[in-house]
Amino acid sequence: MTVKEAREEKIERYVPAAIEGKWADTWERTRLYETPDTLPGHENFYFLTMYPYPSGVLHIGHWYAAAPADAAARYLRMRGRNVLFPMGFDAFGLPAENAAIKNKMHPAESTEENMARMRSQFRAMGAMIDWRREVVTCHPEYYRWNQWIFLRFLEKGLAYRAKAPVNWCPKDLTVLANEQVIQGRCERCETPVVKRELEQWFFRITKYADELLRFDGLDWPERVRVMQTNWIGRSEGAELTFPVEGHPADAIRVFTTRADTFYGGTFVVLAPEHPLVEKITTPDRKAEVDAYVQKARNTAEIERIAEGTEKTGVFTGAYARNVLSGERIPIWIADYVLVTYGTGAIGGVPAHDERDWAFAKKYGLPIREVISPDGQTHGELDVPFVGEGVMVNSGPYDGTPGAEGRRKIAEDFGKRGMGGPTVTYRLRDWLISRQRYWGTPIPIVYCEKCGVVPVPYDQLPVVLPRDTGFTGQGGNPLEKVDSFVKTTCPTCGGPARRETDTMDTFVDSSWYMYRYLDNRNDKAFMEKDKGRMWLPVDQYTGGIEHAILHLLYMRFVCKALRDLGELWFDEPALRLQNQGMIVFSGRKMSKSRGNVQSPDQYVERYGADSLRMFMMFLGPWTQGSDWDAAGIDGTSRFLHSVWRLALSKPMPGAPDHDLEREIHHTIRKVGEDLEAYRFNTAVAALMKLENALSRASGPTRDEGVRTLLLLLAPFAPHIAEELWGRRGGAYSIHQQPWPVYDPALAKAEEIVLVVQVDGKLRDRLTVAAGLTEAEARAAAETSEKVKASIGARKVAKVIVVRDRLVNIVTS
RNA sequence: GCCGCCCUAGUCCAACGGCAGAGACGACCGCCUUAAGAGCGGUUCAGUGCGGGUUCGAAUCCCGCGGGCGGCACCA
Repeated sequence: MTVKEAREEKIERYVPAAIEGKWADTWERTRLYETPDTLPGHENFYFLTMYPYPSGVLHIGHWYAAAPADAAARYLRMRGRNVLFPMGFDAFGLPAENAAIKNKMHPAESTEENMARMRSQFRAMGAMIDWRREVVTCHPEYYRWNQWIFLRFLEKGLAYRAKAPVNWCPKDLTVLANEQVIQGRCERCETPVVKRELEQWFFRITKYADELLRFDGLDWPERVRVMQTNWIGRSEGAELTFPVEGHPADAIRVFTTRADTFYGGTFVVLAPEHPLVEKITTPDRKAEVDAYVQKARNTAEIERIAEGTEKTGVFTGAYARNVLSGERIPIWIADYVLVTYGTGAIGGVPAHDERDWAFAKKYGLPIREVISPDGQTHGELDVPFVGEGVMVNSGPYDGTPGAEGRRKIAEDFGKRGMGGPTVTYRLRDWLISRQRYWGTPIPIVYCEKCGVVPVPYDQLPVVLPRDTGFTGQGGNPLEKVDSFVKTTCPTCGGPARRETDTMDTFVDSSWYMYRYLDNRNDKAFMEKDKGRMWLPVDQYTGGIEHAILHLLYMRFVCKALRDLGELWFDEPALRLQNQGMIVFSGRKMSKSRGNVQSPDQYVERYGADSLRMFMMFLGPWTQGSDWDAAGIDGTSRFLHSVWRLALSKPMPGAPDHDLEREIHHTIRKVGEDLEAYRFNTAVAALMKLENALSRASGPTRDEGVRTLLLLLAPFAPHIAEELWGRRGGAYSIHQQPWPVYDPALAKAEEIVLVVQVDGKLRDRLTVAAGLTEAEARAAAETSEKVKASIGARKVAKVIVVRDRLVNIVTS
C-alpha cells in the first residue's frame, strides 16, 4: 500500500494527536484500567514497577522504565490474568526541600504540582494504571504507617537509638545511611562525607544479614544478587583478645580472618574513634593522640580511604600482650583501621598483610614470619606473604596448615574465654534519621522525667507542620516550629520535646507495594485479606541503580513485618527485572548536567505510541541504551504503515499458506519475547509481519491484519484501539484474548538445508522440514556441487543437524 | 586491585555451537511534489575488538590481552 494507492482509496492520514486523547478519555470513562481484587476466571497477577520521585516532569528515563513495563503488563492481561499495575509517588525527599529554599515555594505545593503534571503525562503515555490505588508518600494517610511501622519495630527491638560514628553530608546538612555514600561521597550532591559521632535512630537490618544472603525461590538477576551479597559482605573469622597492660577490664578485641597468623602479631592498632583510645593513652602521649584523633574526625572519608594515601598513626604509649607469643606489644592508633568494620581494632601482622607491612615499615615495628609456603623459615622477608601456608615460629602450632591453625586458634581462644570463631558483616544497621524537614516525623517524644517516649499508636499520625521557614541555614526547619517541638509527655503529661529528625525516604519505599492493595485503609497499613489476593508481587521492574539501596531495604522490611505477624511470606517480589540506564552521549542524564531529555516534544510530534515503541526498540531493555532520538522515525513510519494497511480495502485473492505460517510464527515470537522482556526483537517481528502483510492480498491478509493489531495492542495501545474499532472490532481491544498460535503452523514447512564439506558451505538445498538424518544425508550426497567438492577424498564422517545442516567431513 | 556486563555494517541492534542479518537509522538512487520537506519504493553496507584454544564447525564455549560501562575497595 503506497501513499498513492492510499490517496486513491482516500485513506485518511494517521494523526496521533487526533486519536490518543480521545482514547485516554474513553478508557477513563469506561474504567478500563480499574483492577478488581478478584475477577472470576482470571488469576491475579501483581505487576509492580518502581514509582517515581515527583521531580517535576516525566523524563526519558521514566518513559524507558514505564512504557515497556506497561506493555509487558498489558500482554499478561491479554493472556487472561487479572493484572494489577499501580502507580504512585515517592513524594518526600531532599530535592523538593532544596528547591523550596531556592524558589521560596513550599515543598508540599511544588510536590503536588509536579505530581499533577506527571499524572497527566502517564495518562498521555497510555499506561494502564489503576489510579484509584495511587499512593503518595508525603500524605499523612500514608506516612502515618511509616510511623506505625517504626513503633512496631521499636517494640520488637528492631528500631533503636544509639550514638555512633555516622556519615554526615556537610552540604545537605544531614546524616546518610552507608548505602547512600558512594565512594566516600554523598549519593545526591557528591560532596565528600565526614564522620560524626551522633545519637541517631537505626533499623536493625543486620539481624537479617544471613537471611538476606539467601535468594531461594527468587527469580532475580544474577547481577543484583551478587551486588547485594557483596554489600552484605559476610566474612568468617575469629574474634581474639589482647589484654591491655594496666587495664585488666579493658582487653582489646580484634577481628581477623587469619587467626593462623596470630603469633606474628607484633602490634595492635585501634581505629582513632575506638572507645578505648581515651582510656589507655598514657599522659605523655595524650597531646599527640588527641591531635591525631581530631584530625581523623575532620578528614573526609574520601581522603582517608584514597588510594596511595600513606599510612599514618601514633603510638598510644600503652602496651598489650600477645597471649600466644607472650610478647609485650605496642598499641597504636591509625586511620587505616575503620571503626565501622569488625571490632574497630586489629592485630598488626606485618609479615602477612600488606597494610600492616606498610605500617610496620614506616614506624619501625618488628616483622615476624609465621606462615611459610614451604614450611621453612626465611629470615627477613622482602615482601609480605599473604598466601596460604604452614605455621612457623608459632610454638606448639608449628607445622600446622593454615586452615587447621585458624580453626584451632579460634577454638583455643574460645576455651580461655577470650573470643572464638565469629562472623562479621560489612552491612551496618540502617540509619534512618535525617536532619531535614521534608520527610516523615519520627514519632518520639523526649520527656525530662520519662526520657525517650514513643508516641502512642492512637495519637498517630504525628503530622508534619506546614508553617515553616526555609532559609537553608541553621539545620532542620522543624526545630524552629515551637508548636511542633513543644508538646506534652504522653506518659506523665509534663512538658516534653518532639523528635525533629525525619525518616529516610527509603523507609517510605520499603513497603509501598502493600499499600497499593488497600490505600484508603485507616485501621491498618493493609488488610491481610486484601494482601492475600495479590502478594507477594509477581513481577517487579525498575532501574538497576536500586540494586542495593531500595531492593535490600524492601527485602528487610518484608522479613521484619513477617516476624511481627503482619506478613506471611519471606520475600516481597518473586521475579525482578531491571532495565538498564538510559544515558545521553554516554553520560547519565541529570538536572545538574543539564542533559535531561524531555519526552513531551516527541509525544507532540510523533505521538505516544511511536515513542513507546521506540523506547522498546532501542535495544535490549536490561542493558540500557544511549538516547539517540534519530531512530524514532522508524517506529513512527511503522505505525503509519500499519494505519494504511489496516484501513485499506480488502483485496481479492486466494488463501496464502506461507503468510499464514508467518502470522503464527509472529504470534509465538512476540509472546516469547515479551515474556523474556526482549521488547526490541518483538517490535522487529511486528515490523516484519507488517512488511509481509502489506505485500499480500486475500483473506489471509485480512486475518493477518486482525492478528497484527492484537499483537500491537500492548506496544501501541491507542492506534491499536482505534484501528480495531474502525475495522469493526468490539471495544476494547485491550480486553481481547491474545491470539493463539498453532505450533504446527508456526514452524516452517520447507527449510533450506545447508550442506558443508569440511565445514565450508558448498550447497543449499530446499527440502521438506523434518527429514531424518539418513534422508538429509542422502539429499546432500546427491548434490553435484557437493560431489565435486568431495572429489576423490574419502568421507570420514557426516554430521547432520536436523532441519539445518549437513556437514560432510573427509579424511 | 577484585567482581560483573558489554565490544557484530557509517550508527542502533539480530543471529538454540550450524548460511553472519530479523528489524531500524543513515547514505545513495528512483517515485511523488512547482520546490523543499515529508511520504513511498529500492539499493548500499560488516566476517563479529585482538591473540590463542576446544570442535567436523565458534560472533556464540574456554584462556589471555585491549577498550567501554557498572559495582566493591585500607573490610583486617
